Amino acid sequence: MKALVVDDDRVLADLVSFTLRREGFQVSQAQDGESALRRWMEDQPDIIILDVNLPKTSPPLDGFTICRKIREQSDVPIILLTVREDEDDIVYGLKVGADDYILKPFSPRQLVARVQAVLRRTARGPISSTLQAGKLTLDADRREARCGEQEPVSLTALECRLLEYMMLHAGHILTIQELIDHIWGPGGGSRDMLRQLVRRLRSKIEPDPSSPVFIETIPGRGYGLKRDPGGTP
Amino acid sequence: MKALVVDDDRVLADLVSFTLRREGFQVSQAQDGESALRRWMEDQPDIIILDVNLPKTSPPLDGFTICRKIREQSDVPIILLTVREDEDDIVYGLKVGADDYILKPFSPRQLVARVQAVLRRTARGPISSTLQAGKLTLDADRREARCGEQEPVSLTALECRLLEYMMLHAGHILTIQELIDHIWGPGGGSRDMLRQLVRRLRSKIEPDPSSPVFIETIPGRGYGLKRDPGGTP
DNA sequence: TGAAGTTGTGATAAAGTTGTGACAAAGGGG
DNA sequence: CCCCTTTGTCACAACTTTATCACAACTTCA
Repeated sequence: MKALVVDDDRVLADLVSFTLRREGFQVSQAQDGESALRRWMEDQPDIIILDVNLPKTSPPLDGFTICRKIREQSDVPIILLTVREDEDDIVYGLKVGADDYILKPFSPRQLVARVQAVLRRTARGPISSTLQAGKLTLDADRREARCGEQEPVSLTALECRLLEYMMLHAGHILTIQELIDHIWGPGGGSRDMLRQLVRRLRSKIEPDPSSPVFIETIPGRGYGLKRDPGGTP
Repeated sequence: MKALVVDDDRVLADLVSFTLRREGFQVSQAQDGESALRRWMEDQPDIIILDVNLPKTSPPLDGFTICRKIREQSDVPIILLTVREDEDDIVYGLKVGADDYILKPFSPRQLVARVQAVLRRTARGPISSTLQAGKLTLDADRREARCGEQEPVSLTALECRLLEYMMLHAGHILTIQELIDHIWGPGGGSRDMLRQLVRRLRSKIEPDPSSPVFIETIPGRGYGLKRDPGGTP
């Protein structure tokens, strides 16, 4: 597997390269837009890690432009590196053909997780890895949930597992025992733990956690995600 | 009912098979992708339990691929088995048509619960199951009863069990003992408790609880739901 | 007519659930 | 090694559900 890392920050580029090499990738680097395009054509990488903030060279070639140019000729997976503040960067980046993004700063662990997720996804074709239920969107890979057009909130492993399972069964009630079994496996889990988990999930995704819109309680029975809460956008 | 269990782990496959057989299923097994597809075509199972991690055979046939191939030609319910560690993949499995999934390890109870839930769900479509009797509608899952076009009222566990039982036997008289046994189980319950229960249920669903329209009393014998109260809407 | 039994009703006690907050343990990353 | 996130544990108040009791009205039957 060959990877191309494009970043003008030498330290970051080296860190990314090192991480990917440790995962068995053959890595090449580029510091600016022009050499990035050259490396891409010469090396034919299987995946590209691309920082969107590149130095202004004489012909202005920022990350988005490179991404677009590459995408015009190839379907090679591209992961964008962006800074946390610019939420717009992300939507724009995805629009011009990027497959995924990583917010700086990030951990090596995150990097390999994203890279492998993207490779998995692209290998399987154009199937999105997100679940939908009304206004709720869950990206299980990233463990992020979004409510309508709001900011995505990141979920913990258990929260994600719970929400994913409820979304799969949206409109149906899952009993307390079923949820405990599914989330903690046989022998683990308890009513208390489930109660807390639901509570934490609600506090993250519900507009007003004290009067839930998405997760409904059926006393004595269990919980369920409302079918199509807020209507399909 | 016929079930097909696909898993290369013989021990697990046998455990699953045993559990399902005890539930009255006729079970066939397959250890790899190719034989899975063959068994599927030959046996025409009503449900498939499919491990996603199958051994790499010469034509790579993992669980997802099998699932997709089957789904291209059939709507037979499919439940995926996957290990807790790589549950990231599971969304993909659901996207290619699986109906549900179970994380390994799991308990037999969980397996049975999921299998039956999936069969129930696919049998009746995406809407939760409701009972009808004249103008009365009962959503046992949600424990909600509706009378005509009125607002649904939520029922307690016992109220729901009582109404469900009466609706299943609409038009028939159920003796007091029969009702007590069914609601509280053998040994539990009493005449008084049943009287109170009927009273509370009436106060919730009857337009005028002092002159009941739905639940009739047959003095000395028991209670019954009128066959078609208010006419079929 | 009167006694026995049953039903509907109301009040109230007992038991169980849920949501909540605070805090301890565990585990990973810098 | 310390800090932070995640997860598990506990106790509590508010509330709902269920059980229990008492009593009047009514029916049945001798």
